[in-house]
Amino acid sequence: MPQTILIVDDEKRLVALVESYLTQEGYRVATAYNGKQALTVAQKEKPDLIILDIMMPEMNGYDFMRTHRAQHDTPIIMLTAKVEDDDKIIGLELGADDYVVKPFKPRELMARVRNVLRRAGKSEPLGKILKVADIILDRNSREVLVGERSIDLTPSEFDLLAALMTTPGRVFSRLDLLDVIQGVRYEGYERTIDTHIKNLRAKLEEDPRNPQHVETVYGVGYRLNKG
Amino acid sequence: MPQTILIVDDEKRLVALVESYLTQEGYRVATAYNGKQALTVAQKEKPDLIILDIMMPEMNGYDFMRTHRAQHDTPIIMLTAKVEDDDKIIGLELGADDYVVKPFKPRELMARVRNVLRRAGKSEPLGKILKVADIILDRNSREVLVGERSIDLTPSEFDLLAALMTTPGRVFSRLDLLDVIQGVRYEGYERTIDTHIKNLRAKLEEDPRNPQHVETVYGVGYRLNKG
DNA sequence: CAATATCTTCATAATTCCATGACAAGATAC
DNA sequence: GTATCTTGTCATGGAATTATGAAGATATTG
Repeated sequence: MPQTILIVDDEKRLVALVESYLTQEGYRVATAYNGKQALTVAQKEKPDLIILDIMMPEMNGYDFMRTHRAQHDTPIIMLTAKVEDDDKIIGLELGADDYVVKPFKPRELMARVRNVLRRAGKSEPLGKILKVADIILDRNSREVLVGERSIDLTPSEFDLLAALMTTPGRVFSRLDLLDVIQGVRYEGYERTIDTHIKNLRAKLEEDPRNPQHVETVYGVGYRLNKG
Repeated sequence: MPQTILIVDDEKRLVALVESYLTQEGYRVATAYNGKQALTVAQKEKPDLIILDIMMPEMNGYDFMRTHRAQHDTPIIMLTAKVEDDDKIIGLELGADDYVVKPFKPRELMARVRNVLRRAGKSEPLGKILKVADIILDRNSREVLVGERSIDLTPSEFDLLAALMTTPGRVFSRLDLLDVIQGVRYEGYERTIDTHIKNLRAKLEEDPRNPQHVETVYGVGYRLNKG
């Protein structure tokens, strides 16, 4: 039975991104957009872990945590804005198990989720091994095989490829992909993706000038060929 | 048949952690969250050893021990909060076989468990011998061979290597590894791992500047090469 | 208690990676 | 074919991460 994780944040775009990541990793996901709603959802879903934003309308993260903790000992990871170290201290004193500073890269949050769940003694779902065409990507060992050949990717390249491989054939816009490697934020230069794609192709493709795996969809973005 | 160890503590997270360690070492584990519950479980499971917290709701550790000892002579290791030496004295007078002060490192508790079981004349489970590439690590004698050469590791280095060897190829984050050598604590400094890795490499690798066994995975952590 | 070994932390050097912008090359629409 | 928009490529400064050495703190041993 998959473990359930509750995400509580008023930024829906962020919730959606995190949800898709957690789902990919094999968790069941519940969502709430403020503390009050979160109490209801937590009651019903009995999550194994809660990812909690501090700043929220209606009822903020601290209030939620106090109330929730009165009756449960669900592990909590706090999302804090990048200000001072104060939040860290307050958060941990209040009983959070870990915290992540916004904006965060999805990969970082995933690492903390695994860590907290493992510490809490919950069995960790083994990250899936993705296979598309002759590409094999192992999220645990972070190894990538193309045919017989093992290739060495940087963190951004790995994350991009992993994202593309979760839904081969689907077109990802540059903004989609930017979220993947930089986290959800409102600046960010779309062209950065082009460069990463170029570097990824250089390592992945037989003939980088004629990419067989990572295709360009003119005017839209990139997609991975199902093969 | 594996030996059974009963853990009694109201901190569920701690119980889970210790359980995972004991399981890993090959013991069977039973758990209880207060003294009253522990009596029932002990009755049914006939544990070979009991790890017992003193401060607990419902029925505390002292009361449990008095009651239990009236009918059994199961060895007991006490968990005491870090206060005075009083607990130690009281605990040992009451018949505990050993005690560990919280917060403790998992490795320390494991050592005491082995010790107490050995003293009690119970045979110790054979720690596995791990082999990866040309590295052989013996958990019983705590010896490590690299090819023909025997190397001398500090406790932390040994534990790190052992952890890496349990799943060669997998990337361990610094937080993962920090748990291994420090147990669960929040103040741990991730960079400490870098230093241990450096020292480990100095002993393990032919050319520490070009590590063949312990690889760095940029932005993520370290992994042991299956090779 | 002293001596020794180990662990943690810190400062700094070395390395790797990333974002950006400029320009070239390619695609599309007309 | 040309104008225009989009994508590919490359170089570079700077950001982020890791390696290393040393010193102080802590633990262990005799």
